[in-house]
Amino acid sequence: MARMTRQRAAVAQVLDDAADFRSAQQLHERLRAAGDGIGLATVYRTLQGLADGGEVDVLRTADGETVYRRCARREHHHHLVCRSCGRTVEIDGPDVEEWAARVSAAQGYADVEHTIELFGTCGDCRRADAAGTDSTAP
Amino acid sequence: MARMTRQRAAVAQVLDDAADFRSAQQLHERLRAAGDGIGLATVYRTLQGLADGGEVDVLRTADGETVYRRCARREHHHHLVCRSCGRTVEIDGPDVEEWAARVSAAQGYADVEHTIELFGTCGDCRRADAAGTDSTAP
DNA sequence: CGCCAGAATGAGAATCATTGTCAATTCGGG
DNA sequence: CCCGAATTGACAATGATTCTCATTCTGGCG
Ligand SMILES: [Zn+2]
Ligand SMILES: [Zn+2]
Ligand SMILES: [Zn+2]
Ligand SMILES: [Zn+2]
Repeated sequence: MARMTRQRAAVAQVLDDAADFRSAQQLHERLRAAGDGIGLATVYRTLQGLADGGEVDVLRTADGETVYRRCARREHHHHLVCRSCGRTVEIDGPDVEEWAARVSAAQGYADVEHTIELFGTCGDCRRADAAGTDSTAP
Repeated sequence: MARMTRQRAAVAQVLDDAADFRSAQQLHERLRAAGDGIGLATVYRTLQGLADGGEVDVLRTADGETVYRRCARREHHHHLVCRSCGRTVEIDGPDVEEWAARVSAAQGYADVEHTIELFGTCGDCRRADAAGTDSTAP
């Protein structure tokens, strides 16, 4: 079980090439564009497998799309994502982990997992915006 | 604009009655069961309106459903939710807020919002589980 | 009170990401 | 090389949410 097929290798490859979170459909498009014949269902299945194995990180965008990313570290961490261009930074917070554990225990909850993601506007996008809407421009 | 209609009052009412996060469809069922004739689309629209106005909190469950809850406090806070029975506790963490702001600034991101939710198993559900699967039972 | 413009409603169609189906294809151990 | 099990993919199906638009209300005004 768990064979290595042309399709799985291709999905792993586009994931490695992409710096930021991408949806299954975006990855599918790229694969088709790159000439790799691959079915959309296969992309979904492969991504789920990778996610289950902790090979990729998953998160849901504001508009309900599920996006995937191959992160540099496999250890537990979180993300700071630009809501405009998608630029993603991996972050951690020992204090936050500790806080989550503490408050969970205090309330008598066990097996607690947490979802912590930050969404903002990165420096580049902010500058671009300022230039575009700057009324002092010629 | 923003009229008070029978339907909106009804939605506000079921929200007040419900202690935990509920989906639009669950709320719709309850309303129909209670005899309030109301369309599903109206429930969705009303909930969105309430969410936009900060009257209710919204979050997305693991299986992709959007759920709503009228929380006790309108100020910013987070939730600790039992993934089995839905029991919800409102929590806050000044340290976490500070951490989010600090790391965002450090990375040059602005207008940063965060999603922080904890999911676990509450004490009652844990006890119930233990009783049910206890091999020492008669 | 009664009227009316515009807001709101609701039944059903439409959207759209994701999942299921199942026959045909492809790995890979022996 | 060979066969069975794993995998693939075109397409249908699902299911939550949104859209449409004709009809029904709400609330302010005369
Ligand atoms: Zn950006
Ligand atoms: Zn964490
Ligand atoms: Zn519980
Ligand atoms: Zn917060």
